[in-house]
Amino acid sequence: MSVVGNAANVINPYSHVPVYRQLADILRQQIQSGEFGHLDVLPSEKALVQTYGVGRDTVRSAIALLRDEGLVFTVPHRGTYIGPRPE
Amino acid sequence: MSVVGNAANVINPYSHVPVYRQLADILRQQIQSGEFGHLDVLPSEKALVQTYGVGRDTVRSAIALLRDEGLVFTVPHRGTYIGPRPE
DNA sequence: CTGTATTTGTTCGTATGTATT
DNA sequence: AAATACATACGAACAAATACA
Repeated sequence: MSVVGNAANVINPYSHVPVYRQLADILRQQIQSGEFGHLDVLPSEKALVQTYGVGRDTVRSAIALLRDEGLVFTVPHRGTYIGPRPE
Repeated sequence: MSVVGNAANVINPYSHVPVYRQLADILRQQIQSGEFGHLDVLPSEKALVQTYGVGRDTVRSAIALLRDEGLVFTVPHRGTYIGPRPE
């Protein structure tokens, strides 16, 4: 398959699906496909802003969604990690 | 004219011009007027925060602007120097 | 060699303002 | 009115490199 035109990893600002949900979908897919290892760090907010060309609010909304789903947990000033929050 | 009340060196938080751009304007003016010598060190981020009463983000954004303009270059853990980046 | 201080780098937390849908 | 989105702004915490006494 061609790499170009693969919409799976690309934000579509014209979609009816909010950008933050599209971003959450992309990250969720990457996490579940094992693209990141368990306890690996998710790219930082800044990195995601740059990679996907969206605002910080949007990145934070997407991460909050994944956090609510139990897919990641965030440690203040450290980063967001893959996996359920340890007890 | 009096030095006091010269708005050229003062941040106006109520301006439509973002604070980081105002700060960049002030520093750019000082650099171009020869207030600092070539290869002198710009005041540290901490010093600029204190001098102008702004946040560190703002200082870093202003410096990044000057860096993009080629007016200064930053050496990690050393400081930001006046002049184009040496090769 | 060993601390201590300084400085930039990086990260998330929070808030406000504005614009668009 | 409410949700979404982006830019700006300040804060806090810690890391890492450097310099120096």
